[in-house]
Amino acid sequence: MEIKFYNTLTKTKDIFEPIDKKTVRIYSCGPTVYKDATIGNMKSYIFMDTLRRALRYNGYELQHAMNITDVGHLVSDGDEGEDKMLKAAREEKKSPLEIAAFYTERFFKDFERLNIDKPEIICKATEHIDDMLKFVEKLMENGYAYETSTAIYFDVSKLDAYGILSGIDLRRQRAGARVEVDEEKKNPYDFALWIKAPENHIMKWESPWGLCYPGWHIECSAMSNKYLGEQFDIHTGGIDLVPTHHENEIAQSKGATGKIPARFWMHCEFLLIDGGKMSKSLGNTYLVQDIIDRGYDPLAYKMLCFTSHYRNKLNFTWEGLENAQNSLIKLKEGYAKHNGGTVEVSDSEIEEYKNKFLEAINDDLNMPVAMSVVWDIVKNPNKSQKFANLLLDFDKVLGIKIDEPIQKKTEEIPTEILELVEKRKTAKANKEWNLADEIRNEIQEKGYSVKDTKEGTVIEKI
RNA sequence: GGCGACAUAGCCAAGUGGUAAGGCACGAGUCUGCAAAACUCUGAUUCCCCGGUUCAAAUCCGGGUGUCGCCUCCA
Repeated sequence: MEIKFYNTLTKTKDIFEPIDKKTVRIYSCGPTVYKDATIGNMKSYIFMDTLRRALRYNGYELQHAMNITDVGHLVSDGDEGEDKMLKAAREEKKSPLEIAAFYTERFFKDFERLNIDKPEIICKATEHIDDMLKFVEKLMENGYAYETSTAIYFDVSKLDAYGILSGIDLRRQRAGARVEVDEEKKNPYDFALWIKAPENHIMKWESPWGLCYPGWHIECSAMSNKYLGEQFDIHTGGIDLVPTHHENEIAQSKGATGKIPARFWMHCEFLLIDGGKMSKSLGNTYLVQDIIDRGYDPLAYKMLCFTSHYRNKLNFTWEGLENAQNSLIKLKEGYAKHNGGTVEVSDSEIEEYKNKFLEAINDDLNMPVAMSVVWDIVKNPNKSQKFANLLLDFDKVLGIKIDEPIQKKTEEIPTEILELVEKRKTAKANKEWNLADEIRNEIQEKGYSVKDTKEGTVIEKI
């Protein structure tokens, strides 16, 4: 079936076909590992994961690289300011490598909790310094770079079209409106490829221009080129990367190879919190851990993401997460009801559902529509093993562990409570309803809910 | 100052010219000693406002209003 993805480069939904018929080559901009990733960051990786899964569901193999930025990403604007890694290292009194290792591990732990598949290739910037240096030298040779007293800069005026992705027009931008003008730069939009390290800089490497460290953008160009070739299929990232980072990546690759590195550029929109930006000052930079601490399954967050399209902003509220968690529980219960079902369902009906689902995901990953197909099956009154199998098949794309119970924080029920439950059970058996209700109230006052289900009494912490 | 996105029921939201998907919550009923659970049913004559184009607009155009974002580190 035809696959269509929205391409930031063309601003339209284009038919997707990989360069290599069998394998899709993808590059994703990964994290700068100087602090914990937020649920906002994770929205973008959930999108990346869904993209991977959808392509595999369509029968493609993947060659997917994601970088770990552990050097070169500066705190401040305009190629100045401190390296984020160094700042964090100083603040936490650790070495940059320790910081990187610590936050990288935590980053991938969140991947596990959200059931996000790791890309095949994980590449760290610090382990590819040579590749970056070669890339810079190549740009120098090709005449796209020049040296100043502080750095090697990319000369954007050498390109015929800088700003192709974000649609900015350099002539209409006011230089120095925000960033102080560096008198040595030839053009305001020139950006640093390779930065001369100050005396006391910790991370620096030998090069023809002395001890230096790489600029932020060069790592992605060098590593994608190394692992995926001069041109690959899809480049992904957050929407914020469009105007600078990805624009500069394109510039670098065009300068080095003459090609735009990826044919498709796919960007995930931001997550809003209560209708506004996630920011430290508002205290709403939530982590996956915060979701867990409030008693939710991380996969409920994934469900929440599936209610909207990846190219639209999603408004996160705790009420919304509560809703998503409820729907996740119902979805899993719905699967369980089909599992072991004996009603005969025709193969054509299964085929029809599958086609609808495939149509949705192949239409630029339209998960809200895909989910409506899932619900249609879940709510089908004919309980059939075939439906259960189909849902499990869809879960290859969803990755919500539809066949497993939700991951709630399980806590030991205190013996005091268990004794009360037993007492209530006896009272019920003797039809002493008032006593039974009193005991239930007592249990609830102590913070536990009592539910009599078909399978017996269920006690949960409220 | 420049650029852009969005505005659909209580909440999360699909839908880009053909007469409002889906989920959650709420409400009603069945069931149960009661409650919960489960099952069933139910919700926008209408898509921020005002004009326009059209046989037909939530969808296109113009003008408002509002919210958010980017241009500076950000996924």
